[in-house]
Amino acid sequence: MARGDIHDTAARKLATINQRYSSRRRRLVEALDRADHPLVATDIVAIDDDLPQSSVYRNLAVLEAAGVVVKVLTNGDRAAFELAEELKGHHHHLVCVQCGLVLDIDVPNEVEQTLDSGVADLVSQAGFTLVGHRLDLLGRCENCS
Amino acid sequence: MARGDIHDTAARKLATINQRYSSRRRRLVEALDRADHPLVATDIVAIDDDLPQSSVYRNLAVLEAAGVVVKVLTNGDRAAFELAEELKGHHHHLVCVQCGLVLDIDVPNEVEQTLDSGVADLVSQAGFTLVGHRLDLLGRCENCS
DNA sequence: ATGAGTGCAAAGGCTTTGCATTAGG
DNA sequence: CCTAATGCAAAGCCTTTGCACTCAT
Repeated sequence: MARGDIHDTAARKLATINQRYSSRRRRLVEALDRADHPLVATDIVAIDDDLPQSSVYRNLAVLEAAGVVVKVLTNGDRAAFELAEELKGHHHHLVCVQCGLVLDIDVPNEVEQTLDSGVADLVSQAGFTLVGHRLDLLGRCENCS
Repeated sequence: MARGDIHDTAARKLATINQRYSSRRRRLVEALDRADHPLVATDIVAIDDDLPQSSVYRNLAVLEAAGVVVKVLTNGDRAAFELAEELKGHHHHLVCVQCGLVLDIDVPNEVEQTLDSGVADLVSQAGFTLVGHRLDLLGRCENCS
């Protein structure tokens, strides 16, 4: 997705729940867009000194409710966030099970398709409507091998 | 895996890091084994009145370090745990994106295999040694549809 | 003007820890 | 006996909130 469209999409998604795309929210989206891995609240405070903690936490919650960002699982105890698929594109994570390092990674379309079509029946049998999937590849990074 | 083996495996994994399989730890493993979905610390305290909070948190951490249990991502803010693959078997989660309901689910072997073989090259190119994967199917449950 | 958004500081709540006690080998 | 494990209560730390102020419409 083109850089400019990210902000248009964020603004549109926020508007859906009657929220504005304020300067603080734009700064959060920009920080997340620049990173190539999920960030925790304190990361963002460290990156952008002009964003108070309360603003980061409060707006991250708003952005999550609007579907602009999503929470991801990390090894640590703090919640990490990244831009939602619609803004960042579909991708997965390569996680080091030892040190917790997380990298964004794309997998072949063939794998994505096999995955979605291979589980469709199971999901509907369970009474669920499939929305998407979340795949983390677990391994040991170069430093931890 | 047979029920009895779960405890043998847990004891062995704990021994690896010089920890005993105490009565409290066994009770935690039993509580997680009975559940068909991940549990948060307070769930366990509620289930087993004789386990003090500090014991639950402290031993969950020990069991995680020993690889007996793993932390999973939930919609909420509290950490949820389940038995590790070696004890519970390989499986995935079907997660309701709206209410946070999590169900354990098995996917066809064909899907598992396509997945692992399809990403092997990518992972090694990134300098990682593949250990496994974590797949969550996202959807909307019957009640939330 | 009027409600949304923001900052600061204080409160909240899940989780972790210090310390004395108990239990397992 | 001796160290690991446990309980209780207090402390920690990430996150959330109350309240007054500012900004956008």
